[in-house]
Amino acid sequence: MASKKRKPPPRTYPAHRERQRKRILDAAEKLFVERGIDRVTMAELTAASGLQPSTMYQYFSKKDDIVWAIVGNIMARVSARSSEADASAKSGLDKIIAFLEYMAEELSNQRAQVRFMAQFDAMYSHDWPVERRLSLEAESNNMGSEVFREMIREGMADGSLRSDLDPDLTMQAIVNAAIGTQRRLASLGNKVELEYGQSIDRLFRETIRVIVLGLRATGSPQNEPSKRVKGRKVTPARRTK
Amino acid sequence: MASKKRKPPPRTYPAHRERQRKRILDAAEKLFVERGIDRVTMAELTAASGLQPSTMYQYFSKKDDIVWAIVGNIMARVSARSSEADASAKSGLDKIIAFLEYMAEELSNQRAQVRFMAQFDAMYSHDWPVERRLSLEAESNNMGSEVFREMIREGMADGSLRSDLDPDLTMQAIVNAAIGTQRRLASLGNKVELEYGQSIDRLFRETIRVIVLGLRATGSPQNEPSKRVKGRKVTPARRTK
Amino acid sequence: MASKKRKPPPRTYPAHRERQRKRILDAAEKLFVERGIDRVTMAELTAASGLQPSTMYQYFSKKDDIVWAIVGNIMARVSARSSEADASAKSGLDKIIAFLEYMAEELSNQRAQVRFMAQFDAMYSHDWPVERRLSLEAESNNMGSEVFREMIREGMADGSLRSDLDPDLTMQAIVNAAIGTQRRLASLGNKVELEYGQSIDRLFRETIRVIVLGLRATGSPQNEPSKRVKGRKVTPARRTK
Amino acid sequence: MASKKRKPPPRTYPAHRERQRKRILDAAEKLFVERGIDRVTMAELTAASGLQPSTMYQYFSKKDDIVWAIVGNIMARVSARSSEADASAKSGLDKIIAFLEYMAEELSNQRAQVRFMAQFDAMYSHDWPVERRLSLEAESNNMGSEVFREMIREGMADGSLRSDLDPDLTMQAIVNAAIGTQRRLASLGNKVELEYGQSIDRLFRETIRVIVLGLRATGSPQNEPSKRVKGRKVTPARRTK
DNA sequence: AATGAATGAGCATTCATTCAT
DNA sequence: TATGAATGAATGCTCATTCAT
Repeated sequence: MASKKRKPPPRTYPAHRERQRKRILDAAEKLFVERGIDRVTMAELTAASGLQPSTMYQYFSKKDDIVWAIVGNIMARVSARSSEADASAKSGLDKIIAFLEYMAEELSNQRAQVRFMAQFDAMYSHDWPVERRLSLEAESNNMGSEVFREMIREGMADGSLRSDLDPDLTMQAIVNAAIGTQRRLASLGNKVELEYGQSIDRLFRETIRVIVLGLRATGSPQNEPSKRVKGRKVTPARRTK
Repeated sequence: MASKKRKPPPRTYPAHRERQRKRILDAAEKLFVERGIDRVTMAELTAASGLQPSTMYQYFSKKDDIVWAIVGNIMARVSARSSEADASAKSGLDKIIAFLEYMAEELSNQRAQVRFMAQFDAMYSHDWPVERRLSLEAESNNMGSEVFREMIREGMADGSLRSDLDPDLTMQAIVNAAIGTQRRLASLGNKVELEYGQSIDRLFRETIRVIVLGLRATGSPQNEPSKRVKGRKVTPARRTK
Repeated sequence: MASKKRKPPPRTYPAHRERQRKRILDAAEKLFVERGIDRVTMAELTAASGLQPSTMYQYFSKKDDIVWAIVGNIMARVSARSSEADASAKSGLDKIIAFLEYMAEELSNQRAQVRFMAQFDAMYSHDWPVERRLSLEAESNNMGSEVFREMIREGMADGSLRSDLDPDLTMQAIVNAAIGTQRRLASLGNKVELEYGQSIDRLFRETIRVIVLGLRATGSPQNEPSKRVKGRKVTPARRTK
Repeated sequence: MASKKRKPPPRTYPAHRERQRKRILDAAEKLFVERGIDRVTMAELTAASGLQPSTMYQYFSKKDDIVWAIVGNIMARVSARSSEADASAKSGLDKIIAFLEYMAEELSNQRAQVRFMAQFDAMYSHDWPVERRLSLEAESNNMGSEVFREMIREGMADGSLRSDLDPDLTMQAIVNAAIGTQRRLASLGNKVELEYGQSIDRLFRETIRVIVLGLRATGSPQNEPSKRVKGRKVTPARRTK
């Protein structure tokens, strides 16, 4: 779209440009997450990047562009990591469990990032054109619907999932539920523990445990999602008779 | 210092005042939901209420106060309605189902309201003091944790729920998951259907179906959550032969 | 303080009206002096008076009117007190000394009041019509120019003042100098002592001492102004003779 | 984090910036003097400077900062000029006279400036930290206490001043009296002449004449302060027999 | 006489963005 | 490529005052 002709090549320095861009996005992501997307001003963004406002505008012509670029980065990161996740899984159910556990880890280790996405959805999804969102997803999302739907089909085929599921519908319902749960916990942050006395991680893992139980074929073997909290196994909080 | 006048007759016009207050809050809720909390200016708020800015400030001295008042109203409404919900339910599981179905209806009928709460959590929960939030909940929430925990205990006792649950933990996990799912769907709004080709209602009901299946005792009778969409029973979308 | 009236009789009550008026003026004077005339809002004034804003406007229809009323009160008080001052003095010089010492006492005992007048002059004298000021002075000032000019004439006649004075000019110069000095000291307040390490009272008394020396006939007897500080005589801080 | 760029060349446009700053301060000083510091709005300030409000805030981030900058400028100007004043004076008394006459000229020629300082003291000296004031004075005041105290010592040594003075105390008393008198006259402005029928200049010169007479050693020669009004010698208003 | 309610005009300040160099 | 300077359009909020009861 942007024809890159201006003057033949006015000897540009793409490496430096890329470095600056990254610098801006890193600073911005940090600030957005710390204080909320709308609460951060361009002036703060430039200060944090060590640039001048006017220089900033040479890289991003609108604040929104920065936000979208960050969203893109996060999505790319997530999808890159999540596609590694299910490598070792065998059954469809195992794959789903692997995916959900990946989300649990993300919630623990990339809380700020999750929180950012929560804000993004809450604040912008209504205003900004679907296409932009979709094109972002298309760009970065090899794990997306396709892959996940496949997991469900696979699970139904190999008998690890209950047979009365509608692959499309269930896939989307579960993904949405997991994301919604994850983001809500990230949004509330410390408030969760203050309010409920449970750690974020425990709550999320209990949620996926229930979901997995709900998906599993009745006679399916006991491969529950693990109960690791922040990396270490925990003794089961409840007596499985 | 200011004379301790006992307000001989508290000769205010409380009815009128209350009417104005409501006028403001209604207009504000509408705008907040339409355009996002932070995107609405005080000027728009006053214009929409048909008042002057200065008059507005006689009722709410800060924008935040309006936001919190709306949050309070919504919570009160929700808790009032939700406490009617489980009247007829018998088993613990039935009660939980009734509660989750109430949330499904809320998502359908009060989408804007749910979306508002989603924004509120995403944007403000970090910044505002827990106490304020907690006191609001205390004020309006008779359904809160207590009631819900009780449902789980009851369900475990009457055999409708699996016995390996930790009432506290599960209760909070489920409530959070349901709220997170509900709010995410409300936030995405039409985008959901554009993006996934599934209605919001169907997705949410599928989610609670899976959750309930995950909670249910293995031999528990087939009382699934209904598959009504927007009030009418739907023919099961899936009979996987 | 808090009027414990219920409903005495229904007719008009000039006594009550006068009491309310005083209440307002007292509160206002306090606030004006504490924080500066322009820095006090009508809302604060009404709060401090224990009245409603609208009630306030039944007594004073403009903020300015309150200010002028206070100025009037102060002038009346000052002139009442100052006319007692010179009762016992014999020579013209003695009378002048008595007058200046009266100002020293006023500076010590009514500092806030003096400060208020300083503000008034600095801020309002340019904007408000001379006539208003003059009429105020006429109302309350029996000591004014006339009296003071007379003192100088008397002093020249009885040999206590140097003979090369122009009564009109000198009178006004001295009065103005004394007032200017007094008000500046009151304005600076504690700052004076912090900055110069001298008490306000000492500085003012030294000033009038020099002035009186400047007025005195060369051979005039040693009736200097006293060196009392806050009421008690002090041993002369400097080598006389 | 913010790159420690050494500002390769401090490539600002300092000349232009300084010009703008001056433009703002000049306009502000004029307005403050004309209408009173608190009566001038930022909007008026910007309009008078020919700038946009937003541009203004790039130079001064608070109204207070403008006020203090003006105070600083005035003090610097005064101290620069006043240090030239006493160049030719021989005796200590002569130096004092030179200083007081300098103040008389300032009152005539820089009335607005004096009036501004009067307002500043009356309105702000209570609220603003002494340190700020002191640091300003330290910055600009080579004539300050030190110099003046020296004059008095010198005058006592050379016999031009009466011997019964306390250098510290007298110095401060006289300086304060002169400033107080000067500022009061400037504050009242035209009102002085309307009210008293004497020109400001005449009143101030009469004041310093009396003060000088009060300081002078009894046998000291007749070097009174001159009776020039606005630069021209005036015939003595009174016949010194 | 007292006061709850309303308000117009204004206020200091902010901010995303553009422009000239 | 970088940036100092400029700015139009808001923004949240205040205040003296009036009106109807």
